[in-house]
Amino acid sequence: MNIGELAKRTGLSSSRIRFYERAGLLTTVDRGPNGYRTYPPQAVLVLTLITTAQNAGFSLEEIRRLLPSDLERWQHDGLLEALRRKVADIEALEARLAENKAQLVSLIADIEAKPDDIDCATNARRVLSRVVGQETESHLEGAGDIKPTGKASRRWQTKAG
Amino acid sequence: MNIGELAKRTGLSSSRIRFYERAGLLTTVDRGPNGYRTYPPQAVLVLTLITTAQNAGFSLEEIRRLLPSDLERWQHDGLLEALRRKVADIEALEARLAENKAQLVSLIADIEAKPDDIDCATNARRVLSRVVGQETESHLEGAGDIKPTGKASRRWQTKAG
DNA sequence: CATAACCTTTGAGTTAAGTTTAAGGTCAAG
DNA sequence: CTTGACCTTAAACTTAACTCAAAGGTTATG
Repeated sequence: MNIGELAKRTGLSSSRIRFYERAGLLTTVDRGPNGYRTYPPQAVLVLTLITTAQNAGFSLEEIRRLLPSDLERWQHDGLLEALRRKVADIEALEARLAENKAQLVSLIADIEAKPDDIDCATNARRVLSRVVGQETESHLEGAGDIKPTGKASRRWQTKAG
Repeated sequence: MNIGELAKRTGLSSSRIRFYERAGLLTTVDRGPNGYRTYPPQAVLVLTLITTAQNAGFSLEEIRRLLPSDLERWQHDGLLEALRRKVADIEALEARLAENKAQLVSLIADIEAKPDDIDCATNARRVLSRVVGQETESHLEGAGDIKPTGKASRRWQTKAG
C-alpha cells in the first residue's frame, strides 16, 4: 500500500506518517522501484498503536522506546510497567484534582455562609485570605508538583478553544 | 514586593512571571519610580491560581479567558458563579482523566489475561486486534477524541524520561 | 501527449510555554 | 566608589510534534 492509502486508512496525514518514519517509530516500510514507500497492512496497526499510546499520554520518545521493531515480539514486561506508571500518573492527577475541587467546593460553601452583617467586600477579603492560606500550604514552593513517574509532566491541555 | 521576592514566594522563575504578564495573565503589577515591577501580595494568589489551573490541565489561553472575569469579579459578586464554573471545569477534566485511565487499565488487564497456552506473539496479535477495534470506534478518524471542555486535547505527557 | 493526482526530498515554519542571552540601569554594603 | 545582587528590555533560542512549501519525478486517465 502507498502512503496515501495508508493515510486514508489511518486518518493521519501523509506528512505525519513520514514524520513518524523519520522519528524511528514506523519501520515497516519498503520502497518500490519508483522510490515510493510501500507499506504492509500491518502498518495500519502500528500507526493505530502509536496514536493510541499518544492519546494515553505517551510522548513519541516513550513510544519509540516501547515499540519493538518486530511488533510480534514486543517486550511486554516493559510495556506493562510503562502502562502502570502512566495509570499511576493519572491517579496522582486525579487525587490532585479532587483536592482542588474540594477546595473550591468548600470555598463556595464558605462564601455562601457569609454572615448577614458584613458587606460583600469584607466577605470577599475573608474568603480570599482563606484561599491564600490554603494554597501556600498545599501546593506551592517546589515541593510536590505532580511528576509521579518521570521528569516533568506538564502537557495535557485543551487548545484554549 | 519586587519580582524576585514574588518569584521566591511562588516558586516560579522571574522570567516566567514576566512571561505571564506579557501574556496578559498577571495584571496586578505596578512600577516603582526606578522602573522595577512592584506586586501586591495578591499577586501570589493570582500566580498560584494560574499554576493550579495549569496543573489541572488548562492552557494559558484558557486561563487568561477565565482569570480576569474571575479575579476581578472576585471583589464583586460574580464570585460564586465563577467558582461553580471552575468546579464544572474540574469535573470535565476528571471525566477526561477517567476515560484515559479506563482505557489504559483495560489494556493492561487484556495483556495480563494472556492464556497460558498461547505464545507471546499470538497474545500480541490478540491484544493488538482489540486495540485496533477499540480505536477505530472511539478515537480514530477525526470523530470524537476526548474534548469534554474544549477543542483538541493532546497534551499531557511525561517528557519521555 | 497533456494533465491531474499521486509520490519524492529538503528545508523552513508553527505553536505553546517558557528560558537564555546581551546589554544595560539600580541599589545596598563595605 | 566599587562590587555584587537585583532589576530592565528585546530578541533569540528551546522542545515536541508536526505542517507547509518548493521543486521535481511518476502514473493513471482522456
